[in-house]
Amino acid sequence: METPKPPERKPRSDAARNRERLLAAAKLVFARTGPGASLDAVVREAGLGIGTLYRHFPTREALYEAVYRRDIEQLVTLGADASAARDPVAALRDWLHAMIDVVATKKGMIAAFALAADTTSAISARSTGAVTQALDRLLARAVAAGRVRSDIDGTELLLAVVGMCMLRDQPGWQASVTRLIDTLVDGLEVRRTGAP
Amino acid sequence: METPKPPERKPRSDAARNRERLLAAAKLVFARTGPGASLDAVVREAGLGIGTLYRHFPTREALYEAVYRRDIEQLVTLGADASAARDPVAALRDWLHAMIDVVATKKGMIAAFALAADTTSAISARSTGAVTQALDRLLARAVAAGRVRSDIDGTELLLAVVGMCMLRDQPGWQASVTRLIDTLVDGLEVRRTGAP
Amino acid sequence: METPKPPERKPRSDAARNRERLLAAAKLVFARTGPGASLDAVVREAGLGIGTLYRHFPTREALYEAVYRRDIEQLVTLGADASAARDPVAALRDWLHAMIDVVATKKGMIAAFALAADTTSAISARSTGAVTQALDRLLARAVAAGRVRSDIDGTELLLAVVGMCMLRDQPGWQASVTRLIDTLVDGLEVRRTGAP
Amino acid sequence: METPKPPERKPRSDAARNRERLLAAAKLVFARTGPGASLDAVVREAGLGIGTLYRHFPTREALYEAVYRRDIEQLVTLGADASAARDPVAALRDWLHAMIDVVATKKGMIAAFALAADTTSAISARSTGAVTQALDRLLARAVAAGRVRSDIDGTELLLAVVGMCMLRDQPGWQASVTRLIDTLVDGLEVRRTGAP
DNA sequence: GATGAATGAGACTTCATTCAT
DNA sequence: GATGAATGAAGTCTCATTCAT
Repeated sequence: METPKPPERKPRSDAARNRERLLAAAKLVFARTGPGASLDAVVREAGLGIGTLYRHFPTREALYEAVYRRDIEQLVTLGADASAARDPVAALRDWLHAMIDVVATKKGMIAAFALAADTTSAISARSTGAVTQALDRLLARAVAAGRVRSDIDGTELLLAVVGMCMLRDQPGWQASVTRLIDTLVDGLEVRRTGAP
Repeated sequence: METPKPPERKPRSDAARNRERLLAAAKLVFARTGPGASLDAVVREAGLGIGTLYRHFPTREALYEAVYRRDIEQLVTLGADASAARDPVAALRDWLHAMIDVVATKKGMIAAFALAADTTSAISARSTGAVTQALDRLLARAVAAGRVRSDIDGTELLLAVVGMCMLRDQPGWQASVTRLIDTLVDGLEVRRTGAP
Repeated sequence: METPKPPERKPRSDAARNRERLLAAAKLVFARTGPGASLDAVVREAGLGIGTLYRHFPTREALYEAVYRRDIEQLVTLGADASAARDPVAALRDWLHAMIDVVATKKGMIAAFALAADTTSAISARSTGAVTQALDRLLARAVAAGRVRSDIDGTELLLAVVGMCMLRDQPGWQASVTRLIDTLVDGLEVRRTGAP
Repeated sequence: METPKPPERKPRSDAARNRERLLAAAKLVFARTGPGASLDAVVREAGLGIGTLYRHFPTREALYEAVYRRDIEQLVTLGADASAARDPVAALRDWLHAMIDVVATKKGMIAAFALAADTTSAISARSTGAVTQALDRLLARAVAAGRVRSDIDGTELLLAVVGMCMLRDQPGWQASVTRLIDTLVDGLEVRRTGAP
């Protein structure tokens, strides 16, 4: 990325390169072993020292966040787009489905979402907080359209999805969670009485 | 090798007493530190040897189950009673509220419910399986009365509650979870169209 | 576990029966897991209490000895017979082969022989000492016939066989040990000079 | 958690020094207690943490090998020298005597030789495998000279020595084993008929 | 900045042995 | 005599985290 050829000099302690290597390694290892994988396994994969990992990511959580930030940003963008174009309830539903899909695909990801759902965490405010905001926006639109109730907020909805996805060990979990979330959205919808 | 505590005599071969001591200690320690507390801390609290713990409870899961079995049985009994006496949807709702209350009170308990929710676990079939059955029964009654949909089963409902309760770190979590579960039950309810 | 039918008198605390049960169980377990098997496994197999095992056989060695005493006695008898009937060197060789066969067949047996080979052990003097004596007798006959050297005694020969058989983990060990023992016997034989 | 020994400072990242300390401690402890000594005893002796031991020597076997590697290398060198200079049978005999002497001196050593004798062990191939090769070389020379039979190989000879030395508890064992090995070598020697 | 050695807590487990009932 | 609960030492191994170089 940066000046590739200093006269040879010490290969320049390229911190950025190491950071990337660590992220790539972590993504791989988390996907393989899940969150809670040994940090040693990550640095082994990256071919770097454990100290370097700690310098870049002082906590395991910081690593989670960095690893999945891009995925989360994509998801958020998706939410924004959907929000603009579709029926508000369908948009909300679709976006929640997308979240479940992401968790199903990226094994370590749930940890990042758990961070996002943790309002206590100082770190959550940063990139992951965007997820909550995206949900809030989707909800707000649906509420404004008089389509869903207003007593559940984005943080809570996130809590629901993340919690259910944490127990993803049994076979068929994705179908179950999807059904549950659909039911939850049904519950959110304002009931239209049939009478004139 | 030699009994280091001459003061309190070798009490008696009273296995039952020790078992109780272990359960009490475990309850305390789990409540203090959460599940995942050191088993060593448990025996230290109980004033017994680690071997004794292993004799009575060969796995951590067996200990969870035993520690919370009574609570779970009470909950199940409560479900049966409620089931007999009340409006089926209200009974279901109340029982889910009771579950949340139990988790709110007993910090380590969620681990026992997680076991119950884990259909993979061999141990779950035993006492904890009763929770699923209780839910199934409550659901069945409501379905039979034409009040709720039939596409969600007890296992899934348990998954929802347990999952949400796993993220109980933030303040106000109980209110949030209760609200979410209420919404979920709303979603389960069959919508009655006003006119033929 | 406790006498289920008090009406028909206590079934007589048949110590002898228990002893037999323990021996049978131990034989089985040693054969399955080798010496060093857990004594608990033995009593589990026997359906008795660990205390009972300790009453009958205060040490693991005592158990070895009792379990294999009969086998050893048979072997000793075999030695006596062979000794009477055959060429002394062939008799010695055959008997050593028989020992190896026994070890090959009965996995836990080597421990009993090790006891026999251990001149230090107080217990060895008893039944297992007979093995040494049998070897001494076979050697003595061959020495008397001027067929083998007199500087190796039965204890040492036993040491050789037992030691080699202790490393019986690699495939083909029996053939190797047999070859080695044959070579050893060759070395014992007095060389006959070619002169008339 | 906190450095409990302020007196001796955090010495240096000198891994080599610690490695040496561990080897020295292990040598001492094995000599005192035999192989199978507690690894904890080793680190206690070395004044280091158990983790450090595991970092340097991931398995007990790796430790054996490292502790005795130098001794084994010396022995192997000795074999090479002897092989070049002397009567092949005498060279073989002397080398076997040297092996017995080494075992007699270093109590834990037999474990390292047992590794060498274990053709199954992956680790044996490394430095300890050299022992087998040395024996093979000595044998080959004697065979080539028409002095010994060719049906016993180095692995088997090693098995014989190691096996016999495993039972080194009785007094006078070294003399017995030496005598046995001498007899074995005698058995290996080709018998020369007296007349042309 | 980078490194990785050091550390020790602690998880989990197995057993031999004792001894109260 | 029989029982088996109790005990705790010991052993295995894994990690997160610190810090000297």
